[in-house]
Amino acid sequence: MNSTELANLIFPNAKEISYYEEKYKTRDLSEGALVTRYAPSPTGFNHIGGVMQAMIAQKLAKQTGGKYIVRIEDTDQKREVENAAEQIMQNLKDFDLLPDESIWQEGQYGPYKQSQRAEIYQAYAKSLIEKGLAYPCFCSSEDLEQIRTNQESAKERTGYYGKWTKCRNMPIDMAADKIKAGEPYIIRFKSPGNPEKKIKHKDAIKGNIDLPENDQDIVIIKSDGLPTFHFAHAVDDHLMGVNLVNRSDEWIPSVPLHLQLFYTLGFKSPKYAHTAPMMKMEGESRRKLSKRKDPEANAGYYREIGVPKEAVKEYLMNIANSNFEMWRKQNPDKPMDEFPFDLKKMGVAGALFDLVKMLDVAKNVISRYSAQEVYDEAYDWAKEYDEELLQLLENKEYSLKVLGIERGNAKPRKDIAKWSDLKNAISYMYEFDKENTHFEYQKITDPAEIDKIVKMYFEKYYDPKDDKQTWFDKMKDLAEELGYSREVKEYKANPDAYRGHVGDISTVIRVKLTGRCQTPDLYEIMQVLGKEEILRRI
RNA sequence: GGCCCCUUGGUCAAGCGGUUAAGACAUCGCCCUUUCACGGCGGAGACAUGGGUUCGAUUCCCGUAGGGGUCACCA
Repeated sequence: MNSTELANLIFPNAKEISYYEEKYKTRDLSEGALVTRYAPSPTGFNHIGGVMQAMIAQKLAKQTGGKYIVRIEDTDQKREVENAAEQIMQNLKDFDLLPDESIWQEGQYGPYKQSQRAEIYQAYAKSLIEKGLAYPCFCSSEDLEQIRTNQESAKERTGYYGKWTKCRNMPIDMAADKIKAGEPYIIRFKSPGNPEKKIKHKDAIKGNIDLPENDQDIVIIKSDGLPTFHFAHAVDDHLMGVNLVNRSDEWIPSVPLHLQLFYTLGFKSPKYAHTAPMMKMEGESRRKLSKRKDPEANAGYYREIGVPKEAVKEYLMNIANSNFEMWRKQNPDKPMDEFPFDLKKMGVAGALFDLVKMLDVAKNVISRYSAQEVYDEAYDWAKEYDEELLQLLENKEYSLKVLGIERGNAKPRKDIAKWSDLKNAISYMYEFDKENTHFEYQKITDPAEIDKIVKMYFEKYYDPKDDKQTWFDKMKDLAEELGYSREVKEYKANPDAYRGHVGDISTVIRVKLTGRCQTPDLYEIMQVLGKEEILRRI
């Protein structure tokens, strides 16, 4: 028996690879156009680092007039979590990161789910077997364990390579007999590498890296007929025309293998861009953000607490290209799409994930929103996560006024970082329970004094038609009349001469009307509340 | 352990042989027509370490330490 016959015995139904080479034609794109991909495995929710990868992939494709695709890597059926693929897609949609092609938008290079491409990988594996570049391996997991043990006691590298490859040189007839006898087997790649030699890899982010050649006869087709990641990566990215692979830098050690696979299969290899993962501090040391331990690793977390997607993306972009922050400052109103992203500006070390900084970005993002935009996003969020806030927002006309307080001017408020902050920030504008609101202002506690201030203000000075300056002047007049200073400075210069200062007066009114010592501009609040409500509250 | 990568203030980071070593977040103080928020001004705070190379090293080279990654029929 020869190798072609062996290949036929193993994959009797596989098509010729020329069929696929013909079917998936080279993409017709202009020079320099990048075809990128985000390739998650459906083992759970989308990781925040995945959002960054997807964002980079999308950005590069858009900037160069290329294509951005999403491929679901579900070759490990044991780890697959039901619905995870759909959730990941939904999550990408939530971040406006839907690709040009995916399981949701079939293109000409599909299917976009690896489990549905099994026959494709098998065709390529078959061709390798025919050429003697791959072979069936009958080693059981016990055999492999034994090899490893021997290697460890001999203090040699572990793995299936060189002299340890029991099945590599098995006579074809013997292999065929075993297969016919029903012995379980997998397909291994016959590595031509020599680890004494180094390969030079030029990474789009990390620069030149010297790595030893791969000599491991890695598994390419598992016993369930599906490919391993490595093999699927080579076949898919070749067939789908991907020419730039951005992925986490934990893959760097696999680069020699991948390059070897591309080379042996006769494919042109893509450029690689290996990005540092986001880290988290744990005690004295840092570690990767973990799906299991860290809620903030879940890309869906931000939607839950109500951080706008733009804020999450701006934060991530800032980690990717730190000059983004400067750009944003110079171009406060431009969409992120216009920012010129540059792979070369990506950091090589893993950044500590900083939620505080992200929330600061979020405050700035939200401060640029109009009241209508705040309303719309907050409303959508509340529908899903906060029934009480939703109740408040149902009164749309009034809510727009409330949300418009100190907004849209040159110095907008920056006190909302996430929609889950909103209810507490505005609730007093809607609900005011006079009976159960304690008047708490430490500087003025005498009920008689409070009554006097409130009474005099509303009987003598208050006029809802006043403009802001008049309102302000009246507050000072009131202060003066009651023995408080018109200016804070006067009081500070001569505290014994006054009962207090104008700030105390206005705070009394503020607390009386809102139940809080700290609120946005009192004049605007009174305008929004309106005379009727104000009189009810006092 | 082998291989690979990394190391500038608490954090993210500019820098790419000569700088008073930017900027942002956080922090502290002061200022701003009354609180809060915003804004302004200012303070404190860094080139892991030892050798080279050089007239001169944060920057280039080597070692050390520390950190991270990877060595599966997982991706």
